[in-house]
Parts: sequence; structure tokens; C-alpha cells
Amino acid sequence: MGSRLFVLADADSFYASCERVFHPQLMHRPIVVLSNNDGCVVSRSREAKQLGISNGLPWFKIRSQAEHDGVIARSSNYELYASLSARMMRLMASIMPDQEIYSIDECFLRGFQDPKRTRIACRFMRDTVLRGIGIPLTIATAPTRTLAKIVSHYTKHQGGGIGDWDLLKHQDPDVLDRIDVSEVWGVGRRLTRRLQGMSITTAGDLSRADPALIRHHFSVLLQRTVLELRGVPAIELDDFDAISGFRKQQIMCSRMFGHPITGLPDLSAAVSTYAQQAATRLRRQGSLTGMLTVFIATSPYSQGYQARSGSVILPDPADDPLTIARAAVSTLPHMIDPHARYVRAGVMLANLTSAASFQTFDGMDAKRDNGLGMVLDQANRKFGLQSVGIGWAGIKGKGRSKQETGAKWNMKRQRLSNRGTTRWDELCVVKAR
DNA sequence: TCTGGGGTCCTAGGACCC
DNA sequence: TCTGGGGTCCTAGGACCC
Repeated sequence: MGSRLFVLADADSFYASCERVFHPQLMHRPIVVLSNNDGCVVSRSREAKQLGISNGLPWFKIRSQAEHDGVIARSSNYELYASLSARMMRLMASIMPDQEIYSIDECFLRGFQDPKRTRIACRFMRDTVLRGIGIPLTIATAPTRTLAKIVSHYTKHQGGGIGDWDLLKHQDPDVLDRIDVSEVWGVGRRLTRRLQGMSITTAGDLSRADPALIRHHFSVLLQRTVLELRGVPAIELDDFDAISGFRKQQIMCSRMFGHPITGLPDLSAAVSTYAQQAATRLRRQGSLTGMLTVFIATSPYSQGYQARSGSVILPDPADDPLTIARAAVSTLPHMIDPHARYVRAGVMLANLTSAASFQTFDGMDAKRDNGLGMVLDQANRKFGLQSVGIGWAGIKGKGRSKQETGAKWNMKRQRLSNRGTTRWDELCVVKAR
């Protein structure tokens, strides 16, 4: 008794809920948030779900019906979501111990020795985040992370709030047999199909499967899932760096363009921009990169789809924006098809090492940022992303609030809400009478 | 006309070594 | 006809997550 439970706190329809924080008039209205370029639906409020709108639908296909139904659509506003997420996470970490941030809208925490105290803390945490940030949470407690995920799913289906595995199990001893195996954390589409072939169709079936057999037919990951469904903790999230948060092992910056582009100059500008953004994230986590990959692709939905990629091994690990941007752009002439209409490009940084522990040998030195990167980072923090950068003269100033480049490859974001927590000129205005 | 953007981990198989 | 047996390291690809 008294073993500490896993607590999973997960925001309800996070992006859609964020849109409501500074626009309370959106409460109780159907909202969808669209992916970059206003492409697909990525988040729906409960009201939008009730209208039968599912995730991943292309907006242009459902737009007329949705607007007819009174659905409000927003471009995704990651700046706002990231800022609200950080506030929410800090608040939760102050209430319960051992937070592991799992994604922008969910984290695991550990309960207290006394289950009663854990229950009280969960309730307090939910009220505090709702009042202090304006985001509704679903909170689930269970002896393993996998069961906490299941409780969370189940609780959200019931309308959200707080759920507990022991209570659920007590009310409905066969609850796992009522949950499709595809809903289990770690079981995706492919595994679902293969498991069904072995007559494993529910979470209950999977929990009763022989772990050794599962290991043999699948992998150690799924074996751990079986144990977790039985209440035995087997999954660790241990790459958490207490000092700098998550230290990524790979950094990718990639975008679909607002319009297709052709030719080296435009493509170079886009790739240079993404390389600099990736380098900023690299410096933020205090890493150096040893290898960089650039990829470009035409539309997979049109004839003659082509995707190419090229890599550069850097002679010395680097975090300086000039080296990284230059290396990224240098891959393009070898890859580019001068007639192709590209719709997407990206830059990936790999072979990351810690800048702090990088050892220099004679004749081998890291291409460390000589101060330029730091200045760029500071300027961009102060004046907004992409205010200043290397080599993109002439593409500035046509975007909203002069904060985006005016280039045609820039994302389409026609329904962007205000970034009220990160931009002075987009602060929420309150009038008192 | 119009279909996202990140990440992680594991496994299999090849290269190479003794 | 015969053509060892391991170990390690690396990479590509597959699977999953949100």
C-alpha cells in the first residue's frame, strides 16, 4: 500500500481551449484549429467533435459545411500555445512532484504516498489551472503510465474531469475488455492489424497475452505495454534533463510553403531561414551539430512526385548560424530540379553533442558561435521571430506586423488569433465602462 | 486552387574484426 | 559438395507518439 501513483494531466482540446482564453465569447461554440498553411484540422472543441468533424480532415473539403454549421476556424498559433503551455506546466509542477513534460499539452506527475492527499491535490490542480490559466484539464491516476492513459481517454469520453484506475476497475471489473486494442498507448494502426490476426482485439486481450510471446512476435516495447496493462510499471521516460528540460537528439525545422516555388533563389532563402531557426533551437539547448540534412519535395498529391535529400557532415561540430545556414544552402544545387514546383523543404540537425563537454583536439575545433548567433537570438526574442537574420534581405516587411517575411513561400495563416502573451502589439485590450 | 510538423525508440542487416 | 562463429558498430527503415 501507499505506492505512489502516476498522475497524467492532459488539457482538453488544448489548441481550441487556448483560442478561448482571450476570447471568452468563443465558449460553448464549435472551434477547429488548422495545421500550418491552414491545411488540416488538428484540434477541435467538444462542440466541433459533436458535429462529427474528425482530426486530420483537409479544411478545404469541409469548409462550406463547417461554416454553415457555425464552426469557427483558427490558424494554429503555436507562439500562443507554447506560452500558455509553459505557464500551465510551471503551475502544475508547483503543486505535485516529479513532473515529466510529455507533450505541449500533457505531463506526468507522481502522486503522494497518501492516496487521499493525491486525490485532493489533483482536484486542487485542476481548479487552479482552470482559474489561473483558463485551460480545462483531465487528470487521471493509475499504477502505470499506460493505465493512466486509458483512464484519461475514458474520462474524456465521459466529459472530462478526474478519473482513477482503482475506482474505474471497481465500478467495472471488465473495463479493459470494452476498450479496443487500438486505443492502447503504443499500439498504432499496423500493430492493431497484426494483433487482430492473433485474436487480440481488446486491451483486456492484450493484458492477458503472454509477455514472452509478445516479445518474440513484436518487440520489447509491446512486451512492456502488456506488463503495464497488468499494473506493473515498465515504461520509463528517462531522457529528461533536469537542467535544460528535454535535450533533443535531433532538431528538425520543416514547412510546407504557402505557394509552390521553383528555382534556386527562393528555395535557398527558405532553406536558409529554416537552418537559422534550427540553429537557434540548437543553441537554446546548448548543443553542437555534427551532421545536417536538407530535404525538398514536390506535392505528393500531384503527378511526378519527387523528394530529394542531401546531407553534409560538418568538418567540426557547430552551433554558429553562418556555418549551418551556409552548409544547408550548399546542398541545394546538387538536388534541385529547375522545373519542379516544390511545396516543402526542411532542415534536420543530427549527431548532436553537448557544447559544454565538447573536447577540443589539436587542429580540431568546434565552429562555435562567435557571438553573432547570440545577438540574433536576443534580437529575435526582443523584436519577434525572423526580425533579423542572415542573407534574406529583400523578403522582409510584407507579413503581419512586419514580423513575418513577405516571401511567397511563407505559410498561409489567414485566421491567426492574437499572440496576446508574447507580442506587445497584440496584447488583449480590456475596456472598462 | 487548397492535404502539418515535429519527435522517439527498436530492429534487422551489412560491414568489419578476431 | 564444401563454404565458422561470434561480437560490435552503424545505418536505414519501420513503428509509434502528440
